Amino acid sequence: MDKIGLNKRYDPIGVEDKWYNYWMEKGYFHADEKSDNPKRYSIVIPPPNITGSLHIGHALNNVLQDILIRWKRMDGFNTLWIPGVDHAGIATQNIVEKQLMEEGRNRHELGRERFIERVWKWKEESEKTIIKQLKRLGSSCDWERERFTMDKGLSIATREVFVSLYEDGLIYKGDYIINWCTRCHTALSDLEVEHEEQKGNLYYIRYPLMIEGEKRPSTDHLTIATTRPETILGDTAIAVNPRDSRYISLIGRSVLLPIVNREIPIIADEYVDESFGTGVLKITPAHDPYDFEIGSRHNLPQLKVINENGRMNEKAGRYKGMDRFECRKELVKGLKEERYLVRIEDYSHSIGHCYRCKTIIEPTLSKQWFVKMKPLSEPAIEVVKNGRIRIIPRGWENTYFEWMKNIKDWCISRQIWWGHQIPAWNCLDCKGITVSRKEPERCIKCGGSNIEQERDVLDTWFSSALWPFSTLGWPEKTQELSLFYPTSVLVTSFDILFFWVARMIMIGLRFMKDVPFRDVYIHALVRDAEGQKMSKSKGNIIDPLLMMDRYGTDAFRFTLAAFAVQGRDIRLSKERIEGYRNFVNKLWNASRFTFLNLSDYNGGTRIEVDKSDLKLVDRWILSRLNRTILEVRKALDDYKFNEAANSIYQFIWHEFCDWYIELIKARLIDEGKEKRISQNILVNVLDKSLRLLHPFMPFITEEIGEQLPYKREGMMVSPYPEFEEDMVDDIAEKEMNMIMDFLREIRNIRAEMDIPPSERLKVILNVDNKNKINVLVREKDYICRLARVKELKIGLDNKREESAATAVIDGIEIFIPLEGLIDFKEEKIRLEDKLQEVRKDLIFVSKRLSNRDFITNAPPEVVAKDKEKQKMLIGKENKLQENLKSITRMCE
RNA sequence: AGGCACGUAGCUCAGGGGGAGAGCGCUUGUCUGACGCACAAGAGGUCGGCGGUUCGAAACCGCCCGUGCCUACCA
Repeated sequence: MDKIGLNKRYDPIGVEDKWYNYWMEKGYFHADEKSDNPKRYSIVIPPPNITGSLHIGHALNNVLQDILIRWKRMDGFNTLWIPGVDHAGIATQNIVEKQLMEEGRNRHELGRERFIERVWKWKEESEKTIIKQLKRLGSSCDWERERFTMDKGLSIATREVFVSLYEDGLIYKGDYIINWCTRCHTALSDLEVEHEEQKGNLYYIRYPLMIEGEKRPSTDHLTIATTRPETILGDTAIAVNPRDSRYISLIGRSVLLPIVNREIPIIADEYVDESFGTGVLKITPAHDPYDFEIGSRHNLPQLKVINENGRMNEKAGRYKGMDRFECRKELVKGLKEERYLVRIEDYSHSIGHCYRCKTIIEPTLSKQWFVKMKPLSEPAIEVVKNGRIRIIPRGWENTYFEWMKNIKDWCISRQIWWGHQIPAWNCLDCKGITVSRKEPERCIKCGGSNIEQERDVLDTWFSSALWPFSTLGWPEKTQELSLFYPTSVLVTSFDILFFWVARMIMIGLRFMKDVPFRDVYIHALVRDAEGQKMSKSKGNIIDPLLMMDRYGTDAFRFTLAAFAVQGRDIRLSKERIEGYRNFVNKLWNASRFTFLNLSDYNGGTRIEVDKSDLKLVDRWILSRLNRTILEVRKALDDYKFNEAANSIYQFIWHEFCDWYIELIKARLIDEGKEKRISQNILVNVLDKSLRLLHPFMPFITEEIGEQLPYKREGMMVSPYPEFEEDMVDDIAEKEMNMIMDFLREIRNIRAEMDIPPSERLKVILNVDNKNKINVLVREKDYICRLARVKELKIGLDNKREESAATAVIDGIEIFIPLEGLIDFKEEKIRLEDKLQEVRKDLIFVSKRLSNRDFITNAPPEVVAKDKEKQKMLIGKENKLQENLKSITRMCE
C-alpha cells in the first residue's frame, strides 16, 4: 500500500519500459511449438515496409492485433504472433537513391553489388526503428521468430514458388504492353498504377487519305481525336468500327501520317466507339494497352518511339531526345503550322501515375515476366464464397469478388536492383531460358555454359504473397507450420486487399492446399481531424510516438480501439485521446482507493463470502461486471473493438467508480465482517476489470495488478475473466436502478433549488408498496450518505409537508421539507414542467395503446411494456397534480 | 461511367423496426476522507430531403441532394 498511494496522477513514464522488459525476460511472447495445447491462435503481422518509421495506421493495425493476441493468450491459447518487415523493393530503392543523390552520387556509379550492400545497411537501420516502435506500442510479438522478406529462408521459399509456378506453366515471359515508370525505371503491375482525373486537351488532327493505288495523298482526310499527339510518331494504323456507315467504304485504304509522312492502313475493329470523338481511332500498339491488343489482332507493326527515360528515341526522327511532354508541344506546333490541326478541346480524363513516385506512367511494349492468374483466382474466389475464409466486415467480399473475376495476368518483373533476383538464366548462345532452384551450370536447352542470370527482380508483393507460410519455415516441414497454419486472422486495411490479401489466398491455396487465414479483419483508414488521408507531403501526420509520449501508450491504444468501428474511417482527434488519458487516471485512482482501504485485508483471492452476506450493491456490481464480461467477449469475438472498449469504459467509470466505490465508502470505515466483505468484492471487481482491460491497456493493468493481494506472474498471463451466469442478478439491478433514480431526483431538486450540497436534508418518502419500503429501509444508510440526508422517513401513508419540494418516481413520492428555503413560485414552475413532461409521455403511450392495430400486431411484450408504462405515468401524473395543487395554494 | 460507403447534439462519432446515445465542448453548482485529468445537476437533435413498406421508421426499400472512396478501355 505504501508503494501506491503516492501519486494522485498516473505517470506512464518508466512503467511501460519496465513491464515490457519484464514480459520479454519471462519469454511470455514466445509460442511453444512443442506444446500439445489443442487451442492455438496465430497471426502474421502485415510486415511494415523498411522505409523509415511507423505511422498511425501501423499503430492501429498493430494495436488491434495485440488486443486479439493478448486476449487469446489470456484465454489459454497457444498464441503466436510473427513479426517482421518487408523489403519494399521500389520504395526502399528510391529512398537509398535519394540518399545517394544528396551525396552527389548515383547507384550506377556505385554498381549493383555495392548499392545493394548500402540498402542492407539502410534496412538494418529502418528495421531497428520499426521494431522499437512496435515494442513501444506494447506489441506482444514473438521476437525470436522475427522474419524479413529477403532473409535466407524466405528467399528460398520465394525461389521455390517461382520455379514451381514456372514448371506448372503458370509463369511465363513475353513481350507485352506494361506500365512503365520513367522515373523508377521499372515495369509496374496494374495495381501499382494510380489513376487520377486530370485536365488535358483533346486534339483533333487531320490524317490525309491516300489515293487508291497511288503513293500520294488526296485532298480528302479523316479527322482523329487524341489526347497524346506525340504518339502519332508511333502510329501504325487507324481504326474505325466495321459497322460505322460513315467509314465503311474506307476500310482497307490508307492514310498518310502527318509530320511523319508514313503511309498506314485503315482497319476495322469492334473496339472503336462510333460515338466518341470522330469515330476514328489512331493505333499506337507500342504505347497504349488497348492499341496493343488491337494491334495484336491485326498483326500491326509495333513501333516504340519513347525510351525508358520518357524521351523520344531515334524512331521519332527530328523529335529524338525530346521529353515526351515537350515533344507533344512541339508536335502540336508543327501540326498547326502544317494545317493538320483542326481544333483543341479541353478534356479531362484519368491518367495513370506511379504509386511510388507519382510520375505519369508510360505504357510501353516490353519483355517481362507474368503470372497467369485465372487458374489461381478461381479457387481463391471459392474459399470466400463457401465461408472457409471470412472477410470482416462482409461488405468487402463484393469488392474482392469483383476484382478476382476481372483479374488480369500479373507482371512480376521489376527493373530494379533491390529484391529477389529472378531465378532464370538466359543462354547467350541459344537464347534459351533455364529456370532453376539452384544456380545452374549449363543451359537446359543447348547445354552450353554461356549463361547469365536475369538482372530483373521480382515484384515485392510476390514474396509477400507467401508470408503466412514462408514465415513458418516453408518449404521445410516445420512443427510451426503444422501447428499454426492456417493462421487465425489477418488484420489489415482495405488498401492492400488486392495487392496482398488476394494474392496470399491464391498462393496459399496453391502451395499449402489450404487457406492462409480463416478471418480477414479489415480495419479503417486513419485520417486527420479534417478527414484527409495522412501523408508526409500534406504535413498532417500525427506521430504515434508523440501521442504516446504525451498521453501514455495505454490511453493511445485505448483510443485507437474505441475508434475502430467496422466500415468507417477514423478521424483521430487529440481531445479524444485526452479523454481516455483521463480514463486511465480514473482507473489509477480507483485502484489507489482500493489499496488505501486494504491495509488490513487478509481475504482470499476469490469471492469466498457467503452469498447471503452480500449487500444489494455487491450483488449489483457483480451482476453488472458479469454482463460487461459477456459484452466484451462477444464484441471481441465479432471484432467490434469499439464496443468492447466502450463496455469496459462505461463499467469502470460509471458503475464501478461512480456508484460502487461511493456506496461502499461508509462500510469500509467500519471494522469487522462488513468491511471484509466490501474489501473482498472491491478487490475482486477491480482485479477482473483489470484483466478485462489488459489487452487494451497492458501497461497500467500490470502496474496496478502487481499490487493486488494475489501471487501472480503478471496480468498478461492471468486468465481472461469468464462470464458467470449465476452472478447475473436482475432483482439487484432493478432495485439499484430504483435507488439510483431516487438519488438523482434528490440531487436534481437540490441543484434546481440551489440547495448547497453541504446542507443536510430531511426527506420524507411516501411509497406505494411494502416491497419497495423494504428495499429502501434496507439501503437507508447508503441513500442517506449519497443524498446527504440527515433524516429519512419512509412509510406507506406519509403526507406532504406544506413547505416541501416534491418529486415522483415510479411508486415513490419524495418530499423534502424546506422551511424557509423554498420559493413556492419557483417550485410551482418546476412541478409544472415536470407535469408537462409526464403528460407528453402519457399522451404518446395512450395514443399507441388505443390503436387497435397496435394491440393486435405488435409483439405482446411490447404491448405489456407500454401498459405498465402507462400505469406508471398515470400514477406519476396524479401525484404531481396533487402536489402542484397544494403548492399553488401556498403561492396565494 | 459504374460500384461501395457515409450524412444522427456545437465538434468527433456509436446505435439501428418498439419513445434519441457516448466522449469532448458548453451552462450551473461543488472544494465530498481515490481522482479537479475530479464530482454533481443541466442545456442541446424534424437522426440530409422527398416518397413507400409497416400497427409503428432515425433504422428497411426507392428517388433526390451532399461528401468520400474504389473500380473502369471510350481514344
